[in-house]
Amino acid sequence: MQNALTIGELSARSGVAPSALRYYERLGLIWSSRTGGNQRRYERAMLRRVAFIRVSAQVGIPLEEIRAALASLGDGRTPTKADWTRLSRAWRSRLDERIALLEKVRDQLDDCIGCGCLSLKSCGLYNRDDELASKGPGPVKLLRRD
Amino acid sequence: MQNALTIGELSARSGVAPSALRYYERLGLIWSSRTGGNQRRYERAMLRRVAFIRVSAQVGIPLEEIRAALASLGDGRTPTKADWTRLSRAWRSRLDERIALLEKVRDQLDDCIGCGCLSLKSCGLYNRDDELASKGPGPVKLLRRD
DNA sequence: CTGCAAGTTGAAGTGAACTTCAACTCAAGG
DNA sequence: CCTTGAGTTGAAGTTCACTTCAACTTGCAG
Repeated sequence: MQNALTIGELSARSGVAPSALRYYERLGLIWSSRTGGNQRRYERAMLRRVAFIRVSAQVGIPLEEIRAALASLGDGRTPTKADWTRLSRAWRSRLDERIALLEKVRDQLDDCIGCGCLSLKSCGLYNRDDELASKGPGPVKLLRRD
Repeated sequence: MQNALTIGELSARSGVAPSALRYYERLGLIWSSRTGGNQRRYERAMLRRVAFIRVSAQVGIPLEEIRAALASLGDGRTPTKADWTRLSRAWRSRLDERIALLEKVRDQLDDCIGCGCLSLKSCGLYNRDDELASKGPGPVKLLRRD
């Protein structure tokens, strides 16, 4: 068991395509050292970092924001436990928000099932529109953080 | 209070840009009748449909899938209460899955905060990779339905 | 009737997140 | 050594979900 992973190994273990890993590297989300023959070698810790990136991206956070968050962990070095804890907590509140949003949508949908949604005023999903309209133009802001 | 909305009115009340509404119409997600002068007029019921589309899209469901789901509601006509109930239930389980996923990620992140995540074996987020790797190659499947 | 905001079209542009391609070079087993 | 699968690059292509543009036409308030 060595501790340097090739891009293929990192890809296999993270489930992220090699092309995507190179892309992440170009964007500065991950990094590698190089062999004499110019091939990438990743520290095993990069696996954790890639997992974090994927999970965050799937939650809808843009790569640039993820990059910024990770960059706040001391530049280039493997994060310390304290760094990781801090970042995890921040991300957790992000997840909590997202979960709360989905639960709200779900509950509104439940109301809709009840009300039939064709008649009316009392439907949350229906009335939500006017609420949103009153908050100004542009795409619906459900996902936005200010 | 008439019951036909111009594209501008539908836009204002749904919070979706007119260009996006035309785009949805091209994709067959919504439809309109036309005035003598070829301007779109939307039934008020379209407001509910647009709300449904937006909420679904924000939950990460691609427009084409939303279109397909809506198409299952009897073609072109305003859905009956039964149609709507059926669709809502299906969508609800979709939301439930998504919520469950996020909760799982959150809990794993909590474990990570605890374990420091640098030491290793015991971290859910970390070990998840190998789990994924064992399920074959390709991008992480967290969001996929088979 | 006129003025002008609001609407129309098809085509092209945008940005995010990747993937694909061509044309190589590297590394490791037999 | 040699073959072959894995890796390298920059540039271009792809998909999704829209937006922008240019060149018009409509509809309604005054």
